[in-house]
Amino acid sequence: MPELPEVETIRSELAPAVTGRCISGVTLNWEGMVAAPSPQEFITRLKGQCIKGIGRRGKYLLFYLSGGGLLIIHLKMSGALLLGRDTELPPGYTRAIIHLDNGSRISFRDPRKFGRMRLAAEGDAVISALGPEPLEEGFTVSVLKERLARHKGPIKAVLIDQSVIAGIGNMYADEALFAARIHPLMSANGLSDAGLKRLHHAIREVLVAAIGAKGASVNTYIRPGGQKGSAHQEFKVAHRRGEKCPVCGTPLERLVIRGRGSYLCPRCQV
DNA sequence: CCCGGAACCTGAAGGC
DNA sequence: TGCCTTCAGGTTCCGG
Repeated sequence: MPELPEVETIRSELAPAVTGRCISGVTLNWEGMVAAPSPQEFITRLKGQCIKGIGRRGKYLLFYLSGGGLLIIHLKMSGALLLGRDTELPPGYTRAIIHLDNGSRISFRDPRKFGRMRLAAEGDAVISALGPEPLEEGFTVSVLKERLARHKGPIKAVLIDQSVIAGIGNMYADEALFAARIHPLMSANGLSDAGLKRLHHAIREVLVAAIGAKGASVNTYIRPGGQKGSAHQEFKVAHRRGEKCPVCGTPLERLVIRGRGSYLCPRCQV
């Protein structure tokens, strides 16, 4: 499940291989991967454009194109972008291929077909609607407090709302709440100042550690070179069904909050 | 306007 | 053993 650390890892590993390269063609094995414009126009407009660089906003990858526009890619749950040569057999479940002028290619592999590509202009509305980047300097404790103050729902649900903070998904929300010793059902606007401070620190700590470990390969996530990340090995609660709390030994609990599995220690998190 | 749930998909895991 | 059901989750859409 690519969240901020996984998408950032993909961005940093893909960028050196494709920056400055030009797109010689696009293959669509499943047209549903293109959200806009029409599949045919998508191919026509991309062909011949060069990649000036790759950015990231939340869980979105932003390819800056020489024509001034953006290629926006979201990997959703099972997507991966793999680097290869045009002479090789593309990996299984490859839904789209971006061919580059040096004979290499980016294969968009996505077993579940949730991922999407889209051409957009700078200042795109979807990207603009995202909340602040949690790892940027401007994301202070008071910004977190102000963002959460508008929501009275469970903190777990609010943390994964991309319009509140960008980039946090199910796994890292569970990890951050555990590190901050906050129960996921606690009302978002009911946190104490001490709790807000712990949560702010925990969000950054958890995300930075996961980027350092090149992301978490709990499912289908793999890096552009095909390697896995190791962040999941450091998870304290996420996806650890039936295990014990690493701090107090209490069996971990799993709740369903807003339809999402949520792991917690019922003793440490109050 | 805000909140919550369904839909989109398919592989994996669980149940009988 | 094997088939059928359920689960997993990011985002968008829709109904209350």
